[in-house]
Amino acid sequence: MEADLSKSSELIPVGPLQQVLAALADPVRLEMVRRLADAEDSTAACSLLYDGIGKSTASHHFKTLREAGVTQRLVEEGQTHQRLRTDDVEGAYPGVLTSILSSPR
Amino acid sequence: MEADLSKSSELIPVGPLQQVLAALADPVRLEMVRRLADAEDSTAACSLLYDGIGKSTASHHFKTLREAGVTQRLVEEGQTHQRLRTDDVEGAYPGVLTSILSSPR
DNA sequence: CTACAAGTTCGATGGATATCGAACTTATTC
DNA sequence: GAATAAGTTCGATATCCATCGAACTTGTAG
Repeated sequence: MEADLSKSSELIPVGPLQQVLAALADPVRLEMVRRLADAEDSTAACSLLYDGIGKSTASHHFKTLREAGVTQRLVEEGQTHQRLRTDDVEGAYPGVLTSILSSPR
Repeated sequence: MEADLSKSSELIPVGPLQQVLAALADPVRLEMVRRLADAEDSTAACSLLYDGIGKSTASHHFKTLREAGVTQRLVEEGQTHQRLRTDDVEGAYPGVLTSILSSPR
């Protein structure tokens, strides 16, 4: 049975553990993930997820997180949002993301 | 009460989560940590912990792991060994190391 | 004491990547 | 439709770091 791709929601699989760890090892990206985890529905507009860097740099980090399968891009009401794929990452590597997020800052 | 430093065992504290994640995000180092976890007493001679790289490179990775507080160097019977500081890392960031180690390779 | 083995340290090098600014895309608003 | 706002893409740059080889240290064996 084929997946219905007509919605173009294209959710990529969570990457190798190595890639997930590398994605989370950067301070800017870990902060983004932490803010997402604190947000309603683990979803937030891009601009709320970073400070002190240019938006092109932020966009680069979003891409890195997405390619690792840690986040997903979605458009709601014309605005681009990022969503933390908590369940998918948990499914692939149980405890990894949640233990990191519950660690002291 | 002062700690007794006369034994020169100098155990540094586990580093910031960022540093621990960065240490584990490298494929060579993660493999080293996995082999340590599988070893008796979580301890092994350096040469058993890597393949396919020069020993100077390996030494560099050992240093990175040690400075993150993930491993400890000890000398047993004249041979240098690395020991995984499982309990210390668990104490600092509960679940992080163990969930990574129990993740599929 | 000499030779060898195991690790470390030191420079040097190449590749990866974090960062920026500018140009482009796409919506929304006036 | 022009103007603004939010993100992305693209080049360019600079820094970080994984890797190597060579020299050094230390301990063991002969």
